[in-house]
Amino acid sequence: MDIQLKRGLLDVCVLAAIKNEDSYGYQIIKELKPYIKLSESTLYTILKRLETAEMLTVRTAEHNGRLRKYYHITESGRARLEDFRREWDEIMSIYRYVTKEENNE
Amino acid sequence: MDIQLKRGLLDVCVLAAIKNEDSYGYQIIKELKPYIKLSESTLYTILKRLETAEMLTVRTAEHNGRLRKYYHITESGRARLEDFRREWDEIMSIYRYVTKEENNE
DNA sequence: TGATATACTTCGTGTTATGATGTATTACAT
DNA sequence: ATGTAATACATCATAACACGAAGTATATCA
Repeated sequence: MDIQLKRGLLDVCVLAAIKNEDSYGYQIIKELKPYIKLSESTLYTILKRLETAEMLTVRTAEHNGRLRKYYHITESGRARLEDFRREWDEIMSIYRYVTKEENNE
Repeated sequence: MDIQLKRGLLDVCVLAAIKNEDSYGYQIIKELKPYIKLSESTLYTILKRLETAEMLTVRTAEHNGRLRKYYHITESGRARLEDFRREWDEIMSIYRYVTKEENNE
């Protein structure tokens, strides 16, 4: 899949992955695997960015004697998902423009 | 519209703008205005990139005593548009994932 | 005479995805 | 007991990219 197009979808994918219940890095990658591939370095960069943007909060918890960072979506995070939904009309209009057959005008 | 998402669409928009007939910078911006806004600096960067990638060719022609650079799509450029069309299934699957309501599982 | 539209160019900057690399623990097979 | 794969997170350097700002130059119209 085109790298550039991917860029616009990564953030919302990560937010979507935690919108129903808190999750942690490794789990998020596995959850998203069927839809979009992302490496660990990419994910943690995104998580840090989303944290700075206050779209999610972090909590460290112990699991089997090992530390895990659980990510929790905030209201701003949910608002970002809503924006994405709204933006979709624009995207579809662009899609139709790009793929439309030449009209004999 | 989200900058990152835009990135993945700009190249194909520009290619789509010249797919029916050759066009030049200023005209391309006007043509795309209803769908996506892009500045001159952005456009010319994209055009140069697409030329390097051999997705279009350039020809300089005089118009009213002023030089214009006309851009012409190549077979590779058309192939890029076809790829975009094919990628759309993936994009739609991501869209559905991101926007789907939580299922009561 | 001045403003606006047309037309293209260059530069610097900030954002971003990613591979490479590192650290450390758990689980399972040999 | 030893090795290997999976789990889990972190940092760094790099290259790609969009864009505002600024510049050059001509045509058009008030």
